[in-house]
Amino acid sequence: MDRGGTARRGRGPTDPDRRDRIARAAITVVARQGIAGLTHRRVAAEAEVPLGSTTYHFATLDDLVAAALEKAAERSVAELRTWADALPPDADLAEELAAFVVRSVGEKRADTMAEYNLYALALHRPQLRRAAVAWDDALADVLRARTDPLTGRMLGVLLCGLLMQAVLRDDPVPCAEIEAQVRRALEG
Amino acid sequence: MDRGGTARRGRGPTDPDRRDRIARAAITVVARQGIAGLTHRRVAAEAEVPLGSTTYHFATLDDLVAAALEKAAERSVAELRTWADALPPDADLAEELAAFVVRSVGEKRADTMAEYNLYALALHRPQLRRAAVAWDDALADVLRARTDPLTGRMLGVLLCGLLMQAVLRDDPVPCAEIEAQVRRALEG
DNA sequence: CGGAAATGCGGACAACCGTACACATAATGT
DNA sequence: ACATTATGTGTACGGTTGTCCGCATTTCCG
Repeated sequence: MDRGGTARRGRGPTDPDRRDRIARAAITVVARQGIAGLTHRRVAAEAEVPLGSTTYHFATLDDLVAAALEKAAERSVAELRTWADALPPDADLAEELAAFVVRSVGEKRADTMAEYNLYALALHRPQLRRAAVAWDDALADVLRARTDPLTGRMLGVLLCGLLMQAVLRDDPVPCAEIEAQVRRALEG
Repeated sequence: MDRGGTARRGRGPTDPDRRDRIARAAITVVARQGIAGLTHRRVAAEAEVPLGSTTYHFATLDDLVAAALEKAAERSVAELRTWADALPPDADLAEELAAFVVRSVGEKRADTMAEYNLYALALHRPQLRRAAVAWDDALADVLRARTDPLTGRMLGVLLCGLLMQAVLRDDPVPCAEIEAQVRRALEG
């Protein structure tokens, strides 16, 4: 009767996080195939659920990308918050933030790419704008907590540009360069 | 026999800028419908050429988006260069650059949105990466001419983030905020 | 002038996609 | 215990798309 390796009861009306799993699968699909590859069928395959299941939880494809965007934003903000919380009070912010960027473009490159793919989708979908703007604001807010409002917003903007430009370069941007830019943004 | 208002001979193997016209039409389509709306058929309609014509000049759709991205980058760089050339030598760079941003998200909003849509496409298409990186470098180069290498690159990054975040907000970002951020990037 | 090459044109086809629907099954409330 | 509801599943359909192909027309060049 059981199906996966784990003891998840799996089928029937009990699979409480199925909706979430589908949304996460959508992010994975975007990370691997890009926006063009985001289809009900591929997400269903990635999440290991039948096609009908994705159309049940997300009536339209727009609903699905909206959920994916929100979840990606949530993840991204959580990551930055974790970084901020783990920061010793006397840390060199420029250095640490540069390290954060390097990590986002290095090990976490796939995630970052997926995030910006979804983010860019909001350009032409009014229903997604709200989530995208909230994303920006949340990042700025985390950064503001360590500095001041203007600096927080500026760091958010700079982070956006840095990640975007760095993630689509094949050869890595030197860490010192990033640190220098961040430092200048910090020296108000 | 003639067709448009101008004296272009129009049909037959003579329509020298048809390829360009199709590429420009592609940008227009993206500006209006977003990436999802970029299809051979819609571009053909926008360019007022038959479907077969787009598939002749751009065998695959990837070729078409590549051409569109390159043309968009070319346009964007040309615009910044024009701005730079028209700048009086004693101008306040922060103020002028802020005005440039405001214009890009104001009157030119549609163009800017199309540009970032195409730019983001490069995230998952290796063939487009080169063009996107060249775009970034060209912008940084124009800005460097007025400052120094590091500042030029930083302004390029900041511009990218500013435009991106501002263009998907419904209510405009205050010009003073933009100017303040640019000014801080300039004060090395 | 005449053939070769380039360009333009319309139609066709196979593949894929979003969505809807009908039915099955487990949970829930009374 | 049973009816109602929420969730899961398979399948089908209409529409759109990318791409290809055959043929027409114009230019080019010797």
